[in-house]
Amino acid sequence: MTAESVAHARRTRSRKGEGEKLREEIVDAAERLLIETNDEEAVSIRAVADAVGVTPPSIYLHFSDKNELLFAVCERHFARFDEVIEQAGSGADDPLGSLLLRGRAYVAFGLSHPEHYRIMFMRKPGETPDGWQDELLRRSSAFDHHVSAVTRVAEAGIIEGDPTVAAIVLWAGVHGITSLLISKPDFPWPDRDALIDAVLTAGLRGVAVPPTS
Amino acid sequence: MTAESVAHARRTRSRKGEGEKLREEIVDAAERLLIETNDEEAVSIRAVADAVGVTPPSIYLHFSDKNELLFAVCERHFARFDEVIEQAGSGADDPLGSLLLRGRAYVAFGLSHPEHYRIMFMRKPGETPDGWQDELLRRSSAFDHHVSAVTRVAEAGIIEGDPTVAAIVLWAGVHGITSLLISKPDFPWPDRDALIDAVLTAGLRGVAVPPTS
DNA sequence: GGTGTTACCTTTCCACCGTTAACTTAACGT
DNA sequence: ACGTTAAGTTAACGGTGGAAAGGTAACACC
Repeated sequence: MTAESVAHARRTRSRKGEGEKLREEIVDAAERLLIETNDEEAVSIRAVADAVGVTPPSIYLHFSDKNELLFAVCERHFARFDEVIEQAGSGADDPLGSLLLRGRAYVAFGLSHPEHYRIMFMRKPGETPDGWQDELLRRSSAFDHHVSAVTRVAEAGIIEGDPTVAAIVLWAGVHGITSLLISKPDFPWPDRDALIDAVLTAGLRGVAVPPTS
Repeated sequence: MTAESVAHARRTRSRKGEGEKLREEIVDAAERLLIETNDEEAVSIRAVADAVGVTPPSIYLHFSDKNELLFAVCERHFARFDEVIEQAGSGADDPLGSLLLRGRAYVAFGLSHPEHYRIMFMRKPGETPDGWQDELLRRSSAFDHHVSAVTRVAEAGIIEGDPTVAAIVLWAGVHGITSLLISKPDFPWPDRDALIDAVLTAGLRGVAVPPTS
């Protein structure tokens, strides 16, 4: 009799076979909430339920717990993450330049969706639902795409050693700077873009073939 | 009348001037809990209070909120972090070798105290108490020590560009691999030690002076 | 067109959390 | 002995994720 009536219209019940509709609406609402608030904590079961116009327990008809919901949101995001990077990488003809562009896109995308990035890459393993642990990285083929991009550089004879290891080394660098900038925004960083580029070029030079000496 | 009686003896009240005693006991208990459970969530105000033998609100006589308590715990840890790295760095005569040892020590320390590392470096900025944001990095002089170590290498003519930027680039690498290994322990990583070394050597080579070309 | 079945959703509840306000109790100076 | 004050407690608020059990609307069928 108070605010509830004013708030969100109570959703009309789905038809018999269309139970999955609610699932999508839930993910949509959760994604919206996550983007708007940029705060994982604000995406509570109750808040999502309210945004959808449904009661909290209904969410558990489609997700076994809160983490599954959050990762369902991030699954979409991860697919876009992959797309964005792939597309950025196509902006250069040479494999090395492509890899550089990919790195820049990675950091930029992470920084522009920090809360998503945090959930995807900075979470406790225990809070990751079963099967999502590395599945998130494999299901979307983002990691494979990255290894491929590095392998293309290796095939040009520019990289020494195992391309997979080189790929992870580069990943560590971009993830490192991305997560640090997200977690410590008030740290007295030098110029952001220059710093990111320094990380990228250092990474590439680090895995490249050593000088003839 | 159930488990409470069995549990922890109710602490004897402190003398008049010794209110600070409780503060230490609280930090001790919180630290113990954090280490034993390796789960930040398990370090609840109530759990800490119970471990100390005191009621939850008493904690607020010494810490304005939960985060301040957690960061008080990590302040100690951070000091040890710095010590361990400094000591590791003294194990080599040449600046470059010293830096490598420092990096190895960083990753090893982070991996052996993952929950501390998470709180110190992987948290939301909003969850960091006022004045701790970069204060944690500055109060302990860990960051300065790192920059100094890099500067020593730079003075040997091995590093090009701003030593501070180079230091951050190296930090990004070690932090990247540390946090990834913490967050995604089930990912099919290649051999851990080899990977860590690959990151370290790549980082060093990345910030080193380029070949004469 | 009533009737049973089943998918969809709600009501109600629990145990826990961080935090605050108001109160008690023990130690001290006088 | 007494007032003051530091050091705690009791009780409560509003929030959380989650489980158990019940209601209700949509459909298939006779």
